[in-house]
Amino acid sequence: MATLETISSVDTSPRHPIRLVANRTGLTVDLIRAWEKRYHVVEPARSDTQRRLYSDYDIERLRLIRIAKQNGRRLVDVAPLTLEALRDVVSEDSRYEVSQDVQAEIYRPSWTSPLESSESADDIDALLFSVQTMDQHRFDQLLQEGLVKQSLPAFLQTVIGPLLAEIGESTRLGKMRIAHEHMATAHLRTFIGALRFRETYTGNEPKIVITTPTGQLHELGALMVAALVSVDGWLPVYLGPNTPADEIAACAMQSGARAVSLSLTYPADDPRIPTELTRLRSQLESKIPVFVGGSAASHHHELINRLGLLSPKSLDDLRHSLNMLRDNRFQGIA
Amino acid sequence: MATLETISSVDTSPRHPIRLVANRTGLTVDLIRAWEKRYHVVEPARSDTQRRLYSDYDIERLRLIRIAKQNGRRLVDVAPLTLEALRDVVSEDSRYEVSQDVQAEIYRPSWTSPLESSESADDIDALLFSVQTMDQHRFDQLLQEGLVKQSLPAFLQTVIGPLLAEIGESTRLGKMRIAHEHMATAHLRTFIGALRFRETYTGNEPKIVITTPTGQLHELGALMVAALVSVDGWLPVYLGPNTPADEIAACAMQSGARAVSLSLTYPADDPRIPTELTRLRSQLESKIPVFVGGSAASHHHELINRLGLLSPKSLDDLRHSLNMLRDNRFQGIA
DNA sequence: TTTATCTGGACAAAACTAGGACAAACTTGC
DNA sequence: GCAAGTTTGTCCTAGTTTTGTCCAGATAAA
Repeated sequence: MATLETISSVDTSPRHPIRLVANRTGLTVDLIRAWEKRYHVVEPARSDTQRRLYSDYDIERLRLIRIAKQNGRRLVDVAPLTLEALRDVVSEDSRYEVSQDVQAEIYRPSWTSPLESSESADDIDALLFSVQTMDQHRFDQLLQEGLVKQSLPAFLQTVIGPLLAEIGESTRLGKMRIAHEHMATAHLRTFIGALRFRETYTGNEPKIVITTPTGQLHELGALMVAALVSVDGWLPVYLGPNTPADEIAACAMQSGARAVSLSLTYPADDPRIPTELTRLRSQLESKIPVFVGGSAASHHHELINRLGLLSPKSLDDLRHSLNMLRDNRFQGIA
Repeated sequence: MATLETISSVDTSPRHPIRLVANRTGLTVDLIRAWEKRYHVVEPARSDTQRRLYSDYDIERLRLIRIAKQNGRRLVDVAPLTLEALRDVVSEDSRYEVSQDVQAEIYRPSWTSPLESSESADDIDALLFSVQTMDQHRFDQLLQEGLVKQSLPAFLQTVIGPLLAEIGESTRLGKMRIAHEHMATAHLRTFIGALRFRETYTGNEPKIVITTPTGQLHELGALMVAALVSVDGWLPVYLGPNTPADEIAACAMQSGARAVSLSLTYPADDPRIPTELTRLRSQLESKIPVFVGGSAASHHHELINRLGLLSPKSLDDLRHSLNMLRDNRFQGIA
């Protein structure tokens, strides 16, 4: 059975009082009630004394509806939409949006990411097949569909990550041509790049510089990190691949970033990596943590420890550390 | 003839309120109504309370009419045209848009109010400023706004091209940091990549393989070509940068492409270029033309001639040749 | 007690509609 | 080259719909 939970991946258990919902969405308490009264925008559960109790799902819907309204949508039109439909609408609008003054807000996206499904394997197979037949249109279509089925973090971890690994492996073994790998990589670059949830931009987000060091030409890992952290209320300062240490440090200073994240994939044993990492650490204020991830990070385990860099074990681990840092509860231990 | 297929590729079901249409097209609400009142430019459906409800089809028409107006067309003339006719008109005009700044007095009487060259220059300055202040949000916003003002081909040639050149130059002279260049490049990669989603797909388009050869790591030129040709009804098979000649050839065969386009920028004198171009030409059926463009193409003028490759002088030149090829009127001379 | 939330309704601001006025820019005729 | 006519963007008024805010009295929570 396709329950709401499995589809939406946003918690539907009711817990939050209306005040908290107002704070997180930037709406007023009155307005939330008015919307409910007039259009049944959300129908929260009630406590045994009639207090409204909202779920994360409700909050996410309200957040999106607020954005849709800013984009010129009418409440009548968006009120009955499901969370997924709303995401589509908002994402479509933001692609065309010219400019709209976004005022300062004080909410945080609060979705959590469960993950499940053995059907991810099917999805990956289908994607691989479309790559091998060079069916770009199908490839893009499958990516879009996959994203609707789960939350972005879950999608990146259960589909995109494994897909990249599989394509890399297939190419290495000669089962797939380099041309196929190139096509898939180029499309994924476009797809993940377009994921940035710009609509949540308030100007108050803590910033994080994301890139790969000199010699590392593969940017998809870094780009995934950028898409991921923007979900948690960070503003990625994304520099693409192959950035010298001096430049990373300078950029972090100028932008006032609170953290730096590097992605290492290939070549794993590039001799420039130790030099670059050392330079970066020495030029950066010590209170700014440097996260080093990617498949090649483990090759530099000792160096990373010696320099006091952080090496999260998974994307979830990274998100967790960043959430702590954002809320000033960061201990510096990974 | 405007067949059902071509029309139906844009959704005609009415759902967008006028405010959203104004946001997307860059027109004012008043103006949209005035156009309707005077020339029935669009006749949107109405809600049961008389609110206008526009379809995607309507929006696309308004967007095109706005561009046509900017190119000097009169509203009276373009108002009754179908979507297809409008596309033709705009596509036709965009060929002259670029040069008309210089020759405005000669070719066009004073009744044109095209984009002044100074306006494009202002746009570029604003973009450069946002890069130097590392204001990513502003950068994206300016790109979006710029695209609404003119057609895609004109935008690529009057804004994106010069912007890239300016950024490259500034970085070389030390006026701008490498980090700034990286940020701008990464965002442009995302922006241009996302442009292709706007196009419609029928499955009948002729294909063209687009990439850069081994050693050429800069993909923006190639990506611009991909965005550009999709406007003219080609389906780009985009492989990203740095693709070996063997792979390009294999890809062209498997996908059944009718043409190949390469972009050369930096390094201009890479010794691998002659080898790669020669290999590519020899492995490819001779009826498949290979276009070589980009700022470094001129360094290999002699080689290109010797191998029988084509070197269009501008993006317009390339478009023209491809249109000929698509319509089977191609002579093989450039 | 004090503060927060509930319901139902009132009220006002904002957005939209129709019709028309007007000035600036452009075109045409002389 | 000037005057008369057209085209076109913007603005105004007045009436309607949609939307945001506020209030009063009651109940619950801290």
